[in-house]
Amino acid sequence: MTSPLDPNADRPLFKQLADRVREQIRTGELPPGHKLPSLHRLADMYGVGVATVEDALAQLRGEGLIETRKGVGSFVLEEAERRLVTVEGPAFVEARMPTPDEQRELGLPAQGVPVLVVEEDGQEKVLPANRTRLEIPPR
Amino acid sequence: MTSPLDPNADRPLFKQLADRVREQIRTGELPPGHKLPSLHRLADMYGVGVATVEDALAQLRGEGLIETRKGVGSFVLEEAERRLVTVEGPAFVEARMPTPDEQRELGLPAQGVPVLVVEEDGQEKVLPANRTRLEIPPR
DNA sequence: TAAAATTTGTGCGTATGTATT
DNA sequence: AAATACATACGCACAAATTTT
Repeated sequence: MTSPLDPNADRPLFKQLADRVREQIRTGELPPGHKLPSLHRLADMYGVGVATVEDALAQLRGEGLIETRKGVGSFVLEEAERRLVTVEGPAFVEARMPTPDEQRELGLPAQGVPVLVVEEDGQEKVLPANRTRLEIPPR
Repeated sequence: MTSPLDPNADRPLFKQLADRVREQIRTGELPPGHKLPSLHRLADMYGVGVATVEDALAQLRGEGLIETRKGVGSFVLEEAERRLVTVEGPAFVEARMPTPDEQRELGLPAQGVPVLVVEEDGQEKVLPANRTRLEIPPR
């Protein structure tokens, strides 16, 4: 059963709730594509306000674990197909969060997915991290 | 001067406000290390509620642009010193958001900084993206 | 030392709007 | 048209951390 959250704990309620759901995703209890209960439902289940549930889900969106569709609900994100990108070198690689423009251009979920920045041949490539795996071949 | 936000625009107020501040950071009008006005002050300046300012700053934290210290204020993030990590290959590189555990272990700001995951020699290294630059040497 | 003021964090409620079913 | 569900915006109260007096 779901043990209740602890209002007197050091950790705030919305983080406790995020921890619960994150753990259920990690263990596969909530598999990719699964729809979470509604905000109102979760609020009832855990005995907190709707705003608190919103905060918890915002946290998980920020970690790239779920996606929320307005008027529909929140879903555990499917593992995206990763394109293998070969980096021969010499090159430099960094990672950072995308700008809002890049989010649109790369078709990223609203939040929570970083980009890979590859500098090679004097030019810069910005790649969506959820659909990219860099391959560094043997020397 | 700061032109007011538009409550009737398609874009929500907190995103409009985030856009303003992001632009000021980008242009250098708000340089690294600079302290932002307080929530209450920003709310007055832009004619919105404090909660709306909170949402806007949460957005910017999620983008890794600012850091907020409780009881003190929000600051434009300094550019961190980057350690050059050489990846000889063969190897694979991915990027993702850190778990809360990794955030603590790597000393990352509360939100908004991804990690680089390097698979090399059959083992996995998790590196803080704000302090790491991968170097792929010439073949 | 102590107290007060400032500032952010958390939690909840309410109202309204928008998207989907 | 109606019900459901999420998004936005604001206000209030209290807690916690820090800074100033």
